[in-house]
Amino acid sequence: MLPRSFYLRSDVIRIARDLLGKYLATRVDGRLSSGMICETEAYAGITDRASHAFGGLRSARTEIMYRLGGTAYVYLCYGVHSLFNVVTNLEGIPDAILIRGIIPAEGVAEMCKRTGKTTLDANAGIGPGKVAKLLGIHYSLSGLDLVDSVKNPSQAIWIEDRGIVIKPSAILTGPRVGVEYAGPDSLLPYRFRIQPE
DNA sequence: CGGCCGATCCACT
DNA sequence: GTGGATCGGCCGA
Repeated sequence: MLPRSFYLRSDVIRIARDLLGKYLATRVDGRLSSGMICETEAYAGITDRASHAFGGLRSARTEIMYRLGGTAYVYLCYGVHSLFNVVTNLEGIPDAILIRGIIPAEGVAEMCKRTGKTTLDANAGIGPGKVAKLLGIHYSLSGLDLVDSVKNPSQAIWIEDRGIVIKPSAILTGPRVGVEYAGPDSLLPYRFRIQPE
């Protein structure tokens, strides 16, 4: 399991790149499922117009973003999709990373059940709404701690390092998706993904 | 308290 | 390529 120190670092861009190749895992309803993270987006605290915490906004929802690095921030998008984010940096600094894509690993049968499909195609885990759907992550899980099981009953969500190293040359970088409203910040190269084969 | 809209996905054409 | 689903968060009155 990734240690607290991984998440407490101050460079959210660096952490977003480092998360590529790590394994996001859940145990929901007693069922283990996991996938290798292949796409992420960084959201840089109160100065990033694309961030929910832009301008230092605090609300019942965004309060989670101000917690200690290693906290799960999950919110509802378009009234339909739960999107899973990892909070990073020190307590009080609302940096976060959206997990946009996984390659399914363990629990494929369970993932099929959750999505109502018989098989998973190559794009089954690409898209942030699909990540949460496959892994059984619901926005009610927002605030769980990815490191300290005392704050994460039955350790429902965590991230593992299985020793996979992604070469920098295999990482594609570009602007974030769906943040046109963020003006100049919509152009920031804060999206990272492993080059597909 | 009302209204607008979003870090999306899928079915359908 | 397009539009509908679907609802909580946030803002302005």
